[in-house]
Amino acid sequence: MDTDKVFKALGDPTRRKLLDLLCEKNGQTLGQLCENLDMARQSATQHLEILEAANLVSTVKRGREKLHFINPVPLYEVYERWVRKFEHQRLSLLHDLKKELEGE
Amino acid sequence: MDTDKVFKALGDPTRRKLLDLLCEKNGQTLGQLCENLDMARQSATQHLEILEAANLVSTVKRGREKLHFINPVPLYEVYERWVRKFEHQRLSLLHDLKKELEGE
DNA sequence: AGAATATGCAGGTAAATACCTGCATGTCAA
DNA sequence: TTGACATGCAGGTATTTACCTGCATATTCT
Repeated sequence: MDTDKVFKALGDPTRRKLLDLLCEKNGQTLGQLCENLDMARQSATQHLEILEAANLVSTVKRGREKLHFINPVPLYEVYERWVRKFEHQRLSLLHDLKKELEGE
Repeated sequence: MDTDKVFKALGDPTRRKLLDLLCEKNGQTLGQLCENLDMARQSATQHLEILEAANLVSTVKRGREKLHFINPVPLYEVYERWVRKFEHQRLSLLHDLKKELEGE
């Protein structure tokens, strides 16, 4: 997994909305997704390309249409490998802060 | 929580490294963090400001030093409110794909 | 075949971003 | 108090990014 591509892809609100839309209904065409976006089709295409490069979206051509499918695996991996390790810190934060203010 | 600020903050490798550094040792000064970064101090300061604006880092001044503390709560909230809802999709992805290819 | 439809390709621009340098301020310690 | 040290402030620049328009290609339907 390319962690940087995944985080960068998630760093844009339009792309997060696209994932939301695909979560509601998987396998939508470019045109369907554009109807919910308030921007030119080309802009949406570029966002979808970034999501695809991050492996967050997979596509299949069916005739003249292009179907988009969400792939939540990278999201799960981000959580597993990256978010979880910070969780244990949560409880000790106030303790660390207190210790530091007291001059350690 | 400002979801956009959190995701944007996480979208840069330098800022993720800063969080990693703070995860290893909480409460580091600006100078300490800079030693691990290979960029000018000012650049690191700007990254830390972004992390602070996203509430991923809190700071305390101690004399002439500025101590930085990681705050993993936003990360946990991102997972809870945003990543989890995609998890159930994981298992049904192949099924949806198959259905679509068969013309639904 | 010809028209309508869905998407791809090729630039072009304005704003955001990630860097930097130079100087100022505040704090500690001899 | 004065020199060393840690950080803050104010721009300046080059790259990246997010958008656009115009035209081309491929597929479907009549």
